[in-house]
Amino acid sequence: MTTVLIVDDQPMQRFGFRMLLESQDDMTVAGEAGNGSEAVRMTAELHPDVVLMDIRMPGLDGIEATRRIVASGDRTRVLILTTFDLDEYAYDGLRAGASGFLIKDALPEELLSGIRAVASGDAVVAPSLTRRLLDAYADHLPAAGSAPAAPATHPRLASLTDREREILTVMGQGWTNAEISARLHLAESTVKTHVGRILAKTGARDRVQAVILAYDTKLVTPA
Amino acid sequence: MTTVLIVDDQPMQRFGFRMLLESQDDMTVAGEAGNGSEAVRMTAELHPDVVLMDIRMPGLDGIEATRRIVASGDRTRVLILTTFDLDEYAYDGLRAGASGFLIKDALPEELLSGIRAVASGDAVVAPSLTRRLLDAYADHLPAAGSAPAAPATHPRLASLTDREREILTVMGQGWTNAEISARLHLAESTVKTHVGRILAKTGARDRVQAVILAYDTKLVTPA
DNA sequence: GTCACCGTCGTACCCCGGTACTACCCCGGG
DNA sequence: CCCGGGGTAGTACCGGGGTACGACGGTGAC
Repeated sequence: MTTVLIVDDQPMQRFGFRMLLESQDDMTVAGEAGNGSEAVRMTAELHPDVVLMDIRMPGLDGIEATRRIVASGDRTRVLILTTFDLDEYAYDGLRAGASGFLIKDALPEELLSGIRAVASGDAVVAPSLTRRLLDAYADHLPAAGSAPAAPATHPRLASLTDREREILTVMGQGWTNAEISARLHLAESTVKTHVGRILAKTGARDRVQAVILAYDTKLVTPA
Repeated sequence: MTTVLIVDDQPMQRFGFRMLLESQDDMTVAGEAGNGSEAVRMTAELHPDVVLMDIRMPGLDGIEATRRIVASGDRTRVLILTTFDLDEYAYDGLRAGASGFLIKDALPEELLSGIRAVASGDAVVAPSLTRRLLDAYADHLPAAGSAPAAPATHPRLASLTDREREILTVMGQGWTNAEISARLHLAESTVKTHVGRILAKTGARDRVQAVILAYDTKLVTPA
């Protein structure tokens, strides 16, 4: 019997996971936590086999909670659930010692098989994340492959660093500085620094013109 | 027996709702849809009493789907679920003819009582949204009838006047309020008034999102 | 070793953008 | 005739955006 601790700040989300897990005869829900601190405490008490960990939560977030759980030496495995597949948190989570990542819009069956895999000591990564993870860690590998495909960007964006291009992309999604900082795990001051450099390099006067430029250069494309 | 159509792009979220609803003996799930288009089509087929509508979905979003369902004349009620208590979504949804709004992190019991209220013809709004909605709608509240479907442009821009569309177009050129006022021979205060109404009508949070919308709806096109 | 670049974070400051009102004019329709 | 919608304009306020600094760790080039 695999025992699972559900960690998510949304009660309905927890409810869904609970119903799914309880419907399986080889799994049982050890408990539910609504934030990272609760998750750490309950893991120490209950010693579940698997912690189903949401990332974005008020207070202690899922990454830090994962780090503490892993550091505790407990043999509990942490399976992280990300909402978006572009979530930068995934990388942080790997470093934090998580045993896997799945996207929240995965099919229930995929989630179940992921939990079973993690419980048995394997690691799982959502297919849509695998590519990105491989890319991000490519340089830490033996590197026998070909050089990464050049970004091939528009001239006006040529002087931007990768990070700046990334920031510009999310600016093109309409995110505020505060949202960018939250979702990319940055201080707002850092975001402002990036945005400022983007404006300086591209000649855009403000973020509106920067976003327009992003569309015109097809860095982002209309929905 | 209240029949419910569940609309959400996340299978797990749908699963949770389904389990919750099926556990009630006065409710049954008529079906599930993963995006707005499916929702519209399935509503026309199944005529559920209530559509549980997520907002953020790939393709046709929940607001537009709501608008079409309401416009169809079907007596189906739409209950919108927002992930964040960002009132711009709620605002937009109200215009679209939704019968209620709840935040996704509501307790399951609150969700159930909300569905029952909507099914019986009442309207529900999450407490955290009520205040803002009342403020925003204080003077235009009596509108209970369905507004005539305005044609011509993209649905999300349909309610804009010609002048507002014009302003939005030049916003899409990256002009500041001051520039718009100068080149259109207007007072800056007038420009602000127009911009404010554009944001309110389209549900955009700021001019950046408005410009993105202008691109997405092809009101303006990349250079 | 040194240096340049990148990414990160902070503080302080100013201004534009956005909101919340109120108000007036013009026009077409009931 | 009055009423409503659209367009115009104003004031007051505040928060986020943008600027201008300075600072520090890591990394790759020379």
